[in-house]
Amino acid sequence: MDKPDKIPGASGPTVEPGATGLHPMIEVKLWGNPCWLAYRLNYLALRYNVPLYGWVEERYGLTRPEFVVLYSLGLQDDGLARDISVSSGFPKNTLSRAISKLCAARLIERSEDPSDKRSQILRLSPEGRRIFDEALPYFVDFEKRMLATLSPDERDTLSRLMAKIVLDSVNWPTEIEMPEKNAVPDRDAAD
Amino acid sequence: MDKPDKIPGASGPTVEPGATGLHPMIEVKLWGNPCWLAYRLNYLALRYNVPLYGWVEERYGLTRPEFVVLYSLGLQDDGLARDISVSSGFPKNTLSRAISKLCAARLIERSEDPSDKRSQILRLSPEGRRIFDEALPYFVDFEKRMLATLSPDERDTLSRLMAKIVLDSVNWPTEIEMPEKNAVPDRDAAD
DNA sequence: TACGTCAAGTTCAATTTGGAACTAACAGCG
DNA sequence: CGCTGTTAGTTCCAAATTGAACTTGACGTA
Repeated sequence: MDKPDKIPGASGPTVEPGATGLHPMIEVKLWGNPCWLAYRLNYLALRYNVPLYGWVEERYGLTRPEFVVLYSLGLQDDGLARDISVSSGFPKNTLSRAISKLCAARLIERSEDPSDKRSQILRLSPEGRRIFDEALPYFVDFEKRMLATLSPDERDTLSRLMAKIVLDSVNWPTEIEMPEKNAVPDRDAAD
Repeated sequence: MDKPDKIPGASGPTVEPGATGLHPMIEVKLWGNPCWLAYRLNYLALRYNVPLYGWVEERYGLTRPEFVVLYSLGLQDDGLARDISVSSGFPKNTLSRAISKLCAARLIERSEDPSDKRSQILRLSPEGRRIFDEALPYFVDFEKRMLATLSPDERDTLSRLMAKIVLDSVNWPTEIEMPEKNAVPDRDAAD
């Protein structure tokens, strides 16, 4: 029952078990996990998404993919479904359904792209814009709360480091290589 | 068509549109988004989860919640379903199913907690441990790849700043306050 | 011991999800 | 032109998900 080894790069504030108010297994995953970055990313993302999208659901009756469409168009009008898909990670059929529902609810509008008849240009309706404008401050406030424990300098550093990682992400693999356990499996079965 | 205003705290490398190799709407969400932290968290988490859990699915036939159980017990044996639920964010019934399937597949074992007969102590089987040991390096490698663009000092800083935020997270609200638009709505209808 | 409350897990039912197949449209090429 | 491959979006359907209700057990109090 050794204490877990020091995690390379995980120079947290050397926390004593139980002293943080966090659940014990959360502490293990935060401080005794070789994948500290991945867990902290997922943990913080979840800690943000659950309250906010729960609120959106209750307040506006919109699911997460539906609100993602609204939010995306709030940031950049005249977007395509595909743009929202690649930037949000939701599959395109999920977004297709979300878009149809938002159209039926008159929160967004679809128009044909004259330069490519397969595409449809999406735009917020005035009511959709109203909801976006009303909801945005709640998202911003929660984010402010998340960053409140950092100094302005630290916030800037965090932003810079995360940006650096994101910019590098185009070079990451999009799938994991299999161990190639059967490099030439069909040779004998070929004839 | 102004350029988006500078985002407070979002001191990225002042990227020119299209110069990063990233999709245009991703750029907007990264650099023209008042919620830069939340988006970068979700983006990076997704960029990690999709390839790795896709690989796990293909390699072992395990779904994400199933592998999360395996991974959790790999880090800390003798865990309870509840521990895994709160530390992973999956609802307990989803985990109940995952645990049953893992037991049927002989990857984990359930035993009664003598001190509380409602609970069941979970433990990896040798085969479950083997899979964990085999899969872990792929997760660690991907995480290394994510951090490769940072210097050791920067990695340390990132770890420290994210840890600081996580430790503060116990103080965040778990749900969003409604605007209380109808503080006394039933007054007229009361009688 | 009885009783109310709360917690761990399971089951059920209704919804949501997303892979795969499909349609329609573009684009490159001989 | 026709042929081939690719892309935007939709539909279908099997499977996953999860809120809600339920079961069993713990714990406090009288």
